[in-house]
Amino acid sequence: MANNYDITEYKNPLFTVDSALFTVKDGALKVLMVKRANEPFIGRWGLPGGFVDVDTDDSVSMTALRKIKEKTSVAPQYLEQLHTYSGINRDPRGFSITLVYFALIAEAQVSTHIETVDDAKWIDVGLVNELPVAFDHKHIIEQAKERLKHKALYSMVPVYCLPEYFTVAQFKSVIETIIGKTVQRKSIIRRIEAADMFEKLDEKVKSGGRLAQLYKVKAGVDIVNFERNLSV
Amino acid sequence: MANNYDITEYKNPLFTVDSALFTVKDGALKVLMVKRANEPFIGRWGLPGGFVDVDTDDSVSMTALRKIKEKTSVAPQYLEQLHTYSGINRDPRGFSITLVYFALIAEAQVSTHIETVDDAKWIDVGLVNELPVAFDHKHIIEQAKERLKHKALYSMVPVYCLPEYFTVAQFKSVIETIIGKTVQRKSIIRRIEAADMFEKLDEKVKSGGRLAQLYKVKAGVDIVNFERNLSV
DNA sequence: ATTTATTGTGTCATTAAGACATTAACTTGA
DNA sequence: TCAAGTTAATGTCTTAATGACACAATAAAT
Repeated sequence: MANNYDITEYKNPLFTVDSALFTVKDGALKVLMVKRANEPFIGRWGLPGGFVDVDTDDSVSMTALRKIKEKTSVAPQYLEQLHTYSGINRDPRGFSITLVYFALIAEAQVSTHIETVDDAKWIDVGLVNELPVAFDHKHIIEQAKERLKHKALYSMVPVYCLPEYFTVAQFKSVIETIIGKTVQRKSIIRRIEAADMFEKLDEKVKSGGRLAQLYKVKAGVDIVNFERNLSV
Repeated sequence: MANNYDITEYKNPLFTVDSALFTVKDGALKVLMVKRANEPFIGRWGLPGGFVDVDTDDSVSMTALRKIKEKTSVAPQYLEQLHTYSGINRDPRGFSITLVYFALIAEAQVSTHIETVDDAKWIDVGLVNELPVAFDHKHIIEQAKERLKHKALYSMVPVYCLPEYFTVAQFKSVIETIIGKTVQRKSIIRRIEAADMFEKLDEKVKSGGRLAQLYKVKAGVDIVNFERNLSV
């Protein structure tokens, strides 16, 4: 910390909190983007976010949650810090700092809400390049996507793109969509059992063949990380 | 980003950049701490850091580097973002945000400089609890240490605690100090070869027995991450 | 009943790490 | 000089988790 602090001595940089909220929908990885209603970059698409409100936000994660809820009406199932981006050139108003969160949600939780507004949309991560995007958010989305890909190889985080009850096939499909490769169904099953963070329901669902076992995340468990990656 | 930005509308939170700079010295993991010369927490020990100077710092990583150089006279060999800590209670001056960097350096690079000043010291991470520490820096150091431990299991980052030329035994020793367990010498050698980020020198050094091969990091290479962790 | 699709299980192969024996090269001291 | 001790480097067998894939179980469709 500073040894000679005088508030008037420093030009305070702009500090904002943004979120890269992902889901898997229609077999594709999507990121939530909002159409900017104000300068700078009015009319362009960017990540949901904004300024910290020190009167209501206990910490910056609450800022992220608050801004996500404004656009989706619900809290995401998973939220972690991604990275802080800063510089003199990324915002025309001057030196700016953005702390970006990385978040996941099940598409079903927000689909109806998103469909009723026209300033927030799920954008296929492969099509972000074809949009007019604000700030350095293209670059940020790219890095967030890479983080998600890596996490899918050694952790169970992709489960947070799934509804409360899910099957092995659904889990496998979400992982494959995220990493862009096929994985062995057997590997998913082994990890589900080894992680000890899921429970089998007494219920099964139709699948076109044999009935599929339903799983859910056990209450109160943390994400399990494995000692090695799935091969790619 | 905010849809209705008005600079006067927001109380700007305090934003600082701190660094947890580690090294391995005398067989123990050490973190650089500085004695605070100003309020708040004057006289207590904290991480090196301070406010962004938007006139000189191109980005917040430059703030971290600048503050580290002020205390050590040199730039660290490794620097990455750790986490951002924030809240209404962590600084008596009000809502504050600290972006913390995680850094590594070879002890030999800074030993003479550190020994000549008395406001900066290498503190054994096991003894941080016995010092009067400012802010939430105890907690931050704990998390930074955990990050380093994890990274040591799947990456070659501990090499940045070593001098330019080093032996397998030195590398092994640094890793063992960081993770607090012994590892197989063979495992280190296998990873050195597989990583393809080191080169053997034509030189060997005395070791008490057979001469030891010297290695150095190849110019311009990035840190290699492995697909699986060393077992603990 | 037969075919087809999907789920779930069994098992062998592959890969990278752990364990540890063996060989190599250097130092020290009788 | 040579044997004993020390550390470095290599060889190789074991272990653990994943990949690959065959096969069995179960439901729907015809």
